[in-house]
Amino acid sequence: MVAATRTSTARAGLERDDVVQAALELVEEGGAEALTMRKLAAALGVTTTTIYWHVGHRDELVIAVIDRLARQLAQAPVVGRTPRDRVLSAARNIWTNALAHRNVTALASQVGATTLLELPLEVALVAEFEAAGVRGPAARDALRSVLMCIAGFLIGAWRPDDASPAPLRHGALWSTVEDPAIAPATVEAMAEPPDVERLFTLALVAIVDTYLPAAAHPETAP
Amino acid sequence: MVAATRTSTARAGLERDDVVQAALELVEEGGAEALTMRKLAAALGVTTTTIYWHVGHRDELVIAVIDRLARQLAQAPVVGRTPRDRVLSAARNIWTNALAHRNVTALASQVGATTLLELPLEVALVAEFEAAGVRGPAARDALRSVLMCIAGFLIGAWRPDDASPAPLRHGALWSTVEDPAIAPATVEAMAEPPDVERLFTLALVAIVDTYLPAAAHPETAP
DNA sequence: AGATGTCTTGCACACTGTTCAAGTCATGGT
DNA sequence: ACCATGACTTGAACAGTGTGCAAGACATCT
Repeated sequence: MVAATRTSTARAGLERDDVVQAALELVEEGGAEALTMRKLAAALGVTTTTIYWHVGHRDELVIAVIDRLARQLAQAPVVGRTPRDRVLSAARNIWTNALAHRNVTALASQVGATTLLELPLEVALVAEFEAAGVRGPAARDALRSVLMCIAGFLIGAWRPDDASPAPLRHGALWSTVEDPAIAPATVEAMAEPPDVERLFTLALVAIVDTYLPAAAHPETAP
Repeated sequence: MVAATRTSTARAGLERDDVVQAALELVEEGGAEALTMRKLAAALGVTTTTIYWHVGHRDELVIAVIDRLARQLAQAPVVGRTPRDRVLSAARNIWTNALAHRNVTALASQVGATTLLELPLEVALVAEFEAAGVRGPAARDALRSVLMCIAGFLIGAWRPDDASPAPLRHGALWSTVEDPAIAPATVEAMAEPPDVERLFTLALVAIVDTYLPAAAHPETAP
């Protein structure tokens, strides 16, 4: 929030950065659909046309918002002693970051600009992959696999808030299943909310170990 | 497409099923954003109000569309001799199905009703998990992990079409990276488009093997 | 013939992104 | 001092979206 309401048709003293910053706050608080040209204009005490003058179309505004958040994001430190631990740490940084700024991440995902938001973290992850012996096309495939996995678990982690219409939630639909091939205990288990954090960790480890050289990760315990 | 243009204010002979069917065709051809009350009305040679009379709000229309596709979907057969192969086959059925009807799947994903679309396939997958010895909460976690993984790779498989603004595509952004910790060959590899199918297969196997009892899947080759 | 319930229409409202001509202001050159 | 240029801002408008209301047309039953 930069300026308050204004009456006369005078100068608002706005700069492009102020508009983008206000838009960023709007998205962080109210989600992607809260970013409306008119709402943004109202928050700045200004008319929509002013926004067009400063930053242009909504698409440009959106990528400006993403770019701004990307710049002000602290690059989380990678921890761990073994190469495998460091890879997992770097990957988890992307996950944690996306969760912390879920609204902007969702916005970036909608316009296909997630990389713009997370490039430094992706670079850090690839660096750790290379340190672990994964290079070239293999490092690219490993990165992409981890990113897609993160994307999937993200939408899994978002859903609970969205509160999709009660009768078609996952658990509700499964509670109607009566199949002789499926144990009642399993159907019952479907009603419980997922522990996304734990499931993500398991999946991440599984995928990372797929790409790490066999020597880098422990075989099944003796 | 059911009826053509009409002029007088007479009876169109529409039924709820006709409206939903036309909406389904609209989505399958033009994507989620092609499903507009006015466009649907025009396709039926009718006014928007008529749609409201037959099926109600847009949300109800959307879940009706999803439900209709779900009913007319053939339940793909599960193949494979070993329990592990059958689990992978059942999981791949969900993936293939989602790709074949990507527009409706995307629509379902937006409103959080993917399970409504894929419930029979999910049930088949869980049945195979149980046949492989994974039951109760473990089967639930396995299912959810596979579903989230599929969701992530789906948006990875969709992106290429969307044609996000050229300068912020994945490869374009990575081509600007100059980091001493990253080999040039790796940066170069990022420019190539992903082989989503292969990456998905690897990730799926990794996740499935995480949940299957150790005896069910082969250890690393000797 | 008249009434009832099933459909269908036209019009309207609030909201979205976007554009255009016109206005106000500060700062420059003459 | 004047006024011209460019930086900013405004009001009104257009097309498109989902949605609701009052009223009309039709088939069928009484």
